[in-house]
Amino acid sequence: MNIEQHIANVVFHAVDSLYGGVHMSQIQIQKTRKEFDGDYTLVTFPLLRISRKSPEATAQEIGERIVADNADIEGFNVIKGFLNIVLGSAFWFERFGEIVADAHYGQAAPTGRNIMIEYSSPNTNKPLHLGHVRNNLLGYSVAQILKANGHNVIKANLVNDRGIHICKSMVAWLLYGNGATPESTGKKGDHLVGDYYVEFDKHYKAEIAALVADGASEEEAKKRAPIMLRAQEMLRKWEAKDPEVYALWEKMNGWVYKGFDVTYKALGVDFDKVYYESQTYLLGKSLVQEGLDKGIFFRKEDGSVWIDLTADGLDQKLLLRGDGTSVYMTQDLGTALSRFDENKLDSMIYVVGNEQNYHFQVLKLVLKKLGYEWSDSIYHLSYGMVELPNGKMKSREGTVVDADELIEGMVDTARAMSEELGKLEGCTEQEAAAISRMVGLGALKYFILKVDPKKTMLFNPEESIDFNGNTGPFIQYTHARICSVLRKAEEQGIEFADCTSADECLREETEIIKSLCDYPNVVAAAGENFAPSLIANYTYELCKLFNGYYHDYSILREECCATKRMRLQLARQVARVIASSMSLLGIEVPQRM
RNA sequence: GGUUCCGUAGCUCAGUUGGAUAGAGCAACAGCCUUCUAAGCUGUGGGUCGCGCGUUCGAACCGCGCCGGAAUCACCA
Repeated sequence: MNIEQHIANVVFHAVDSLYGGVHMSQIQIQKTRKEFDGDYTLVTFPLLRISRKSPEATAQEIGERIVADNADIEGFNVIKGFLNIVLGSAFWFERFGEIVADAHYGQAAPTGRNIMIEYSSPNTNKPLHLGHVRNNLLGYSVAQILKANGHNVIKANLVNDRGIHICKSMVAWLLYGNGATPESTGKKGDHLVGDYYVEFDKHYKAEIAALVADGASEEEAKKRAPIMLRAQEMLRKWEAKDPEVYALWEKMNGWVYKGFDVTYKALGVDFDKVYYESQTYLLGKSLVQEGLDKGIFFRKEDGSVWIDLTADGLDQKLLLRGDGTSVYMTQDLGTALSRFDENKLDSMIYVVGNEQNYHFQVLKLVLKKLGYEWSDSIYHLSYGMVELPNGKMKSREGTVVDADELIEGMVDTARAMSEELGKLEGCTEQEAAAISRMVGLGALKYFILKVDPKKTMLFNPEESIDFNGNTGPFIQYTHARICSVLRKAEEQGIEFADCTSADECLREETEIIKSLCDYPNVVAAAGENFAPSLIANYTYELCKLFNGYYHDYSILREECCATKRMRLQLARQVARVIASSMSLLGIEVPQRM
């Protein structure tokens, strides 16, 4: 039912009957560029060897043939080696009728494929920052896109709740916290715990400096600093399940989870499964044995287990320490295996920053060598850092952009801007707050999701994120204006539910319909490439198209009743697609703004 | 040094997998609100697609080599 595919078939048959011996791969159909007349374009160059004619003559011949054989095709024109095919407006309005009748337009049929996507995966020693925001938005959006492609999606969060970094916060809290709690301080739990992580670092640095002043080397001082020794001792106690340490660990993690929940909710992301490393970190040891038995891994004199990947252009990689304890890779191998088994997964996607590219390269390779073919269906959705104008975010230098502050800042800016523009007149406080939140978050999410995940992106906190031009609010605004028109139509009692055609139509209208027809293709492409940016760009184009139309032609003041109804239908369908596509980015669209 | 990735307008980014004269937004300038919301619309200026060679009818896109930048190469996670 793909139109481009349909055209390709039509052309294929024409070319085959004219010249014979064609392969489908030689039929190159693309959308006609807007500076030319037509809907789809055939590139004739690949066909010249078969036609044995000039590009122009070939195009002419094929054009004549397809027009003669197909009622859908109204005409054609030839420019250089390009055959521009013109479909009649009747054709497009027929498609429009189909779209309107489809209540779930953009939702693909179920595929039965199970896909797990892991994202967020925070450490529990500090609050979420801008980098996490990019991760969360990407993960959630890709999950939405995969669902729209008909897959069963399991959103997973693997919380890194154990390790030396958590112990650092715990030690500092014991030493300097005076029993402070989120309740006693009025602080969000994750921020409170994060404060003690910073506190630890401060004292650690001071102790190192003192030891160095006493004549110790830097290296030595780092090892001997008392506060670090305490943290390490605490980690040992934790692993021995010391009741006191465990209770403190559970208490402080509990604070953090409460804080994270608030941030997740504000961002509008959620999870189907939450895994905790404290429960999974021992997985994978049996795999190590399996690898040893198969002779894929080897053991060094000290008992540690390794794999040699030098033949694959990588290094030797540690899989198990000499004392038998596991490392990151060990548990990731084990976790992957148990997830594939338990959930009957067809694919597993990890949304993890590009600093772990190497890790995932190794992970896939090791699983492959162990004979797990599903290793190929693991995809590392790698994304670049978010940088500030003066470089990377560094928590120690206090240059991190905190997620909660960022979100509230965006909402406040949206509120101020809305008020300045007088957009909130007549709104209740509740409505005003809801709109500001939608718009502020829409700006933030769109800003992040419209760029290619691979690229490191720049965020300038000084200049707040734009609300004009290629932005989330621009798209939300287009939606709100359409809603406004539809409300007025309803007030006037205009019925247009069954109306999908008119006697006459404008070029702009078929252009909009063409764009609407493209939506499922864009959803499919976004799913194949795990690329929310495709959705963002598509929606922006659709909005620009509609805004131009809206500006030049009135819907409600149109005199011809049939045309008016068709325009209302068209506007409503644009709004539906906007709402649908924005939901794939996790962006809500307001009825007014 | 090895591996992976990035380099497109002053700035932030697109570029539909090799097609036609490389596009948006921001910033600058000039216009458009007694007419469905001006967070909008229209126009002007702005480019050696990092550089070079190659592949072919055709390259921002593919290959090779440079230049510049990022990440990583832990018995951390």
